[in-house]
Amino acid sequence: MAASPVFGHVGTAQPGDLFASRLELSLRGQHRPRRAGVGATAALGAESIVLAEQYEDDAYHDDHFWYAGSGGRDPKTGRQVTDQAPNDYRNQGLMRSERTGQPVRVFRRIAPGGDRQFRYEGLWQVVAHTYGPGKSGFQVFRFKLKPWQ
DNA sequence: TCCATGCGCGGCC
DNA sequence: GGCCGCGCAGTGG
Repeated sequence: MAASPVFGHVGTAQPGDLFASRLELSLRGQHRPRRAGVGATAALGAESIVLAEQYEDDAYHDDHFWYAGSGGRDPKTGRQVTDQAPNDYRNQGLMRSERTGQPVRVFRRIAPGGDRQFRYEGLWQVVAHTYGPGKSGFQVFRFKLKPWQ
């Protein structure tokens, strides 16, 4: 059975905290998947995501950002090579979070290869999403996040 | 360059 | 509910 998501801050973590690696994020329960960018269940929603500039359809702004959905990438090139799947539990989880308004922990890769690679960006919420052609022309999700409350 | 590993899900009993 | 196996991934050794 999938573990229940934990929404909100974990432990004493606060925005600006730095973490060494995905493994550390996982062991500390901040972002449990070791590789996937979205920690979620379809039924309950997304508890955490990682921004790592791996998806071409991301778009970052000052007070909000668009986070590309999961899947459809060529693992070698990083380009979208197929449509993203609406029934993927990670995409479903993000859509669920949009409905519930639960906070999503956001981590950002700030220093690839460094010893403090990931920064906690605090709690955000999914406020909208689109599903349509991305830069590649394939169908991709884009989730809009803004600071939580 | 290669591939392990952990997660959620679905099928089955 | 519990067990098992599958598929996949915003890593990383």
